[in-house]
Parts: sequence; structure tokens; C-alpha cells
Amino acid sequence: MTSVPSWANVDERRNLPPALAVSTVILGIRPGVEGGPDKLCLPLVRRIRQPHAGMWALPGGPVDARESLGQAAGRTLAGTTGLRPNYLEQLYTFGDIDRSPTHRLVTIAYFALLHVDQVGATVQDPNVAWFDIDDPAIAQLAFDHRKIVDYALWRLRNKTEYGQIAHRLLGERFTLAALRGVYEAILGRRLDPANFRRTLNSTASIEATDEYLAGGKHRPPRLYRYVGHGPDPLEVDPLHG
Amino acid sequence: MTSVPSWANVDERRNLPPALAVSTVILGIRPGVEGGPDKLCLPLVRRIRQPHAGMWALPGGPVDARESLGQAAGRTLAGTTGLRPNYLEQLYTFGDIDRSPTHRLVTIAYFALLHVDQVGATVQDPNVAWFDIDDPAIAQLAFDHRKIVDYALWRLRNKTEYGQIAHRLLGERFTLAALRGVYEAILGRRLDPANFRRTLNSTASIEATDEYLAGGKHRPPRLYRYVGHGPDPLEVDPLHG
DNA sequence: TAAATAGTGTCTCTTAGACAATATCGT
DNA sequence: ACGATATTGTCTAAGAGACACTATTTA
Repeated sequence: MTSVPSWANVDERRNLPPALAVSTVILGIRPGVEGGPDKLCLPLVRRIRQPHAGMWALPGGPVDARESLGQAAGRTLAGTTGLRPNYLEQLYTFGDIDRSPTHRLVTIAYFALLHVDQVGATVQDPNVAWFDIDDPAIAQLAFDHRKIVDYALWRLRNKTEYGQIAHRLLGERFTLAALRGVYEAILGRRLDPANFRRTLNSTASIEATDEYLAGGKHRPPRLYRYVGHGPDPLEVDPLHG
Repeated sequence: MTSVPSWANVDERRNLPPALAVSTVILGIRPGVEGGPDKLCLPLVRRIRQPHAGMWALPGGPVDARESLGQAAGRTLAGTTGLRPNYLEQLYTFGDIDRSPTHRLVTIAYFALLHVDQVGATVQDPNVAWFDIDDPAIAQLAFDHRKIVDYALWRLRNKTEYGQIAHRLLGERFTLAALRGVYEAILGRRLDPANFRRTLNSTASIEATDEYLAGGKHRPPRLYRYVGHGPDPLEVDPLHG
């Protein structure tokens, strides 16, 4: 290795075909402390190579010739973080010429959601860490990854009205209060418990169970379950259709 | 050239990195005949090379190393059809392993809208033609392009509620009846003229002008103009942001 | 029984849609 | 005047949100 890496030669770089990679924004929900609101959070990996060595970045990697794009996203995020999301959706493809200082890089961004019980359960590695979505430490990320994160959040907020998203951040069974907490974390504002309940009851994709959650300090809430519809075409892959 | 092309060798193919291309679904509106409803239509190009030679396909081509993805979409659609859309938006990236029978092909699909006066005005070329969206002749297209068209239509239908789309299919000034025709063509159903008018008047992105459209057989309708908001983040590129 | 959350009832306001009625052009 | 479309008015039903109220548990 020389002190001037070969990729610094712009002329050479321009003759290479674009490299193809995937990156994934993995979002989970973290219960609020002391009655505070729940928080959206995500795992990031620290880059150990140039460019942007030392900076936090989205998990990802190159697309192998024998795997689909969604498989590449799932493989690379599992390889770096050890996580197994239950939801994966293609977000957008970023291909501006100068988004990497070293080479022409086209990145297909994905968007994953994790159940609460997986949040924080990443591999033991100092180069993998969780951040709250509003943590100032991640105001800057490698490449244009901050833009990708912001776009994922925008998509998440604009999709909640369709339902089908918030419960992917919870487990199989959940209380309406927990579900409301998820919506509040996503939308960033308080929701009226009464109206929230009525709205979801009319949704028909949420179903009451016979069970109640005991152990709280107060009246035990009923547990609900999600019964899904089909997803929107192409919006969900490859775990679904 | 041999009778067995080199790309038929699967082992060889698997060692190649994915090829990167763009394809664009270009949609326009065609006035209905005899008082019938307006129709959505699109230009297609006939493939002159393998694979799928002779089949109709979306305009597109490979991504050059020195252009952005949106620029590649604009360049390739202009090169094949001669059209200049006023709206271009990234749709989705298709990368299934077997979507091309000959090689691993990753295609970033774009979605463009044309003003009415450009509909039908393509280059003189027997390998370029316009089709109504419900024309049975395009039930089958090359590659997975039919799936891409269907996805573009789905996006268009689910976006009309945001406004800002239908008038990109018309010119600068338009009557409310023309705009209603566009919505009816997209949604595939009749809309009440009175309610449509009221809804748009409250939208504030549609503004009445002082002009009226003369020359009709009946009472001349007022002309309106679109006054845009900012687009949603990343949903619009590269002509905008 | 007090505190806290679960859950219900009711009211208002906005909006989508059905549909009647009026306005204004060309012929 | 007539036909056709433009434009306005009115009514109803459904949904979102504010908010008072009741229910049921633990401490």
C-alpha cells in the first residue's frame, strides 16, 4: 500500500463501471424511561477502511452475483450486526456521481424493522452500536447515509396511516398502549388513547385475544394480535413477496 | 457469432458482476374519442437484439459511469423516443437473479410524465410506438417490464391524492374538466364535477386565471393554473431536487 | 380507598359524496 | 329558445379529534 491510494486517480475511476452495493436502515423501538416516550433507534457500524474510516455508517456491502438485492441486504446486515429483521423493504437507490469520494458507487438502500426483543441484541463488537434516532452523535454519517436515514424516517412516518408497520416493531402480541407508544414515537406526538383505540378497532387488522398482561401496577390491559392483509405490490420483499 | 451465444454459458455468467441499467415508464394522457373517457398511454420500443428480440420493451439502457441515475434515465429515453418529459421520478430497482435470461441485470426503473401535446410526438421509427395502457398487445413485454409498468400505475394511482401529478400530464393552463378527465383516467372511474371542483379549490395548489377557453360548443370554461409546492424528499429527481 | 391505567360514550368539526338547482355559452 | 356544459348550493354520512366518564386492577 502506498500513501496515495490507487483510487485517488480520478481518470482511472471514471473508466470503471459503477460498483453496486446495498445498505440497510434498521429501525427498532426502545421503551421510554421514567414514563417518557418510546424512542426509535438503529444500529450502526463503524467503518474500518477508507473512505470515511472511523465514521459510523449503515450496515451493508456489495451485491453478490448470485443473490437477489433483498438477499444481499439481509446477508450483509446479518453479517455485520447479527440481527434478523422480520421486515425488509426496498427504499430507494442512491447513485449520485460524487456520493463516494473514491469511486462511483450505486447503493440500493433498504429499510428493516425489528421486534422490540431484538433491539440492543447485536454482536459483541466495539464497531457496532445502537443510537437513538435523535442522538446528535449521528448527525453526520459516512457517505450520504444520513440522507438515507432521513428518507427512511420519512417513509416510516408516511406509512403509518396504512397500519401494518407499527406492529412489526412489536412482538406477536401486544397491548394497545404499547402500540400507541410506537405510533407516538414514529409521529413524534401524543395520541389520544380513546381515539387510538377506536381507530384501531375499526381497522380490522388488529384482533383482540383472550389474554391480559398481568404484572403491571394497575388494571391489566388486554393483549391484541395483528392479522395481516397482503402487502402493497413490491413494497415488501424478499421475506414476503 | 456462433449459434450458441457466449452468454448461454451459465458458469461464465455467474462470475460477471451485475450489469446496471435504467428503464423508464413514460406515461401520457390521450383525449377520449366521441365523449369517451381519456386514456393513459405510453411509448414502447421494440427490441432489436437478444434477449427478447422483437418484443416491446421500456426505453432504457446502461448507466454511464459519468452520469447520475436520473440523467441516465433522461438520456436513454430521449435517445430512443425523442421525448422530453417534464417529470421524472425513481420508481424501484429490480434485481431478481433470473429477470434476464442472459445475464445478471439490475435495472433502476424510472417513471416519467408527459404533457398532452407531446403524446404521440415520438421519433419516426417503426420500432417506437404508443399504446393505450389497456391495450392487450402489451399484456406481455420483454423481461419483467410488464411488472414495472403495473407498479408505475399503482404508484400513480396512489399518488393522485397528493395532487401535483395530474397537472404534469397537462400543459401550463387547463380547464377543470380536463383535469378531471386526467383523474378519471388514472383512477378508472367517474368523478362528480361539482365535488371535484370543490376539492381542488380547497387544495390551494390550483389557481384560477382570468382566461376562458373559447371555441367550444358550450359555455366557455375558466382556465386554471398549477402553483406547486415543494415535492416530497427524494420522490422527485433529477429535474427538481 | 387512592392511584393509575384500561376502556366507553358523546360531542363537534371537517370532509367526501350524492344530487338538485342555477348560469352562461353556441347554435 | 334549446342543448350542453360550467358553476353553485345543500344535504347526508363517515371519520378525526377533544374530552368527560366509567371500570378494574395493585398498593
